[in-house]
Amino acid sequence: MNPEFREAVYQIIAAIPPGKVSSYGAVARQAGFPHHARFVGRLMSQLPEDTRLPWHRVLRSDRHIALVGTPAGQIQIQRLRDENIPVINDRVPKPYFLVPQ
DNA sequence: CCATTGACCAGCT
DNA sequence: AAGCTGGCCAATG
Repeated sequence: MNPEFREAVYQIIAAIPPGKVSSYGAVARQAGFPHHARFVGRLMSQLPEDTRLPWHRVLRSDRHIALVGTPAGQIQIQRLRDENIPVINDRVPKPYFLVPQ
C-alpha cells in the first residue's frame, strides 16, 4: 500500500476520541482516499498485536462490529464496553458515531 | 496475465 | 430489518 495512505489512516484513527466510534469508509474518506474502505480493513488486519492504535473504535457502516464470532471480534466488544460504549447484538447505537453515517 | 480474496459500501427489494 | 447485487481495488497465487 501507498505509505501516504497508511500514515493518513493511522492518523485519523488515532484521533477518534474515547467513547466514540467511526467506520472504515469514513476513515478512508477523511484520509483523502475514498473507495478504499477495504484497505483500511486490510491495514487493521496487519496491525501488530501490541499496537497503540484504537482500532476497536472502527466499525462497519451498518454499525456492526467487525469480525463477529471471531476472537478479535470479542476483544473489540470488550474494549468498547470498557470505555462505556454499549454493544447490543454486535452493534453500536448510532449516537456513538463520531461522524454521521 | 487472469482469478480470487477480502476487519467494505450504497442502493434496491 | 435483512439479504442481494454490483462496485471497489491492492494483494496474492
